[in-house]
Amino acid sequence: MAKTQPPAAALDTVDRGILRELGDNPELTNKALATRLGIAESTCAYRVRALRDNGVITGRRLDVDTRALGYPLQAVIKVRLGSHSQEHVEKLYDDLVRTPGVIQAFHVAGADDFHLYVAVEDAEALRDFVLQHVTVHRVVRQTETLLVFELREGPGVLPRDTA
Amino acid sequence: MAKTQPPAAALDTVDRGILRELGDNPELTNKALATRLGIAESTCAYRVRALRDNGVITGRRLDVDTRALGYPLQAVIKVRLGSHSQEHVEKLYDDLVRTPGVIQAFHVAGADDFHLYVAVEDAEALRDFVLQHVTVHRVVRQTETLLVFELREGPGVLPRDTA
DNA sequence: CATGAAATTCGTCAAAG
DNA sequence: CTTTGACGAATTTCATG
Repeated sequence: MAKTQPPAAALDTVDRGILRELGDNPELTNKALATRLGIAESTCAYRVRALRDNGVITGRRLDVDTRALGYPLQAVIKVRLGSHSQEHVEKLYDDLVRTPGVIQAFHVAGADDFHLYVAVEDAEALRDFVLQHVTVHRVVRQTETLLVFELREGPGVLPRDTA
Repeated sequence: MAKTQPPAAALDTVDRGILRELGDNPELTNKALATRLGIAESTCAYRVRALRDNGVITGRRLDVDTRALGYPLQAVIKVRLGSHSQEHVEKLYDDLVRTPGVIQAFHVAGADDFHLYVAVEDAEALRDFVLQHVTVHRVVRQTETLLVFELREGPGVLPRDTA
């Protein structure tokens, strides 16, 4: 459970530069990053580590092409619950987020309680997924499945101010 | 524009091992990865590069805590279009995916056309975001905004077979 | 294709301003 | 907090099996 910074941690120009450059190109080496920012390599490494220790940078993720892996079908499964007891919701969330095929699981406020972003082999596998991993939970009242044509990554958020 | 493999690229045990280990821990060094898989470092680096060249590994991403950056509110904005001409849809998608604050943009099949996953400063900023960046497009007919309580990453997909 | 060793590059640490 | 410089570690290249 990651502790969240109460306010926004105070970030200076260097911190913002690191987040901007590393956001654009997460594979930059520490040396290349330092050069771009005009600071010493040791300083750069120190700052990056600090951002990590402060919980600003939480980690890295590998992007894979699910189609190339044999899972060409992507979908969003909207999950609506019957009971909303905290116990039930937590348990279901834990189970879903461990289910192979689930890429992301959004817990949202609204008529639907969860949005599951999944990748599967084909339409049959999608049907089986919903039946075997979602509606099998008795707390699930209803589901609705949307085909995902495409997912694009946006720029996300940058620290305030900087260009 | 990443070319997608027509079928699933043929992946052997080593490839699957790389994807499994790197999926679990994307920050493994090449050396550590090679050791875990019981192969030479040079071989490991070669294989990883090949997976990348074949479009199986598409890149890496930096995970940041949007709250720590001063954007504590996350939402999914469901966007419904009036016109569905390919030209309009493409143009809107391009614009949205470049808008600061947008983390991901799903193009989906259903009553809604897009799901925008965004992070903003507060409720007011969320309202402004919708007005200034979404409904400002004349092709947008309707929006619906859902608060995101939490997003968890799932295990995603693994190549078939391997444990 | 995979390997090990050489050559290069990179990250880390201590000392100091 | 930042930098320099030196050390140790990791990545890449390449010749060989």
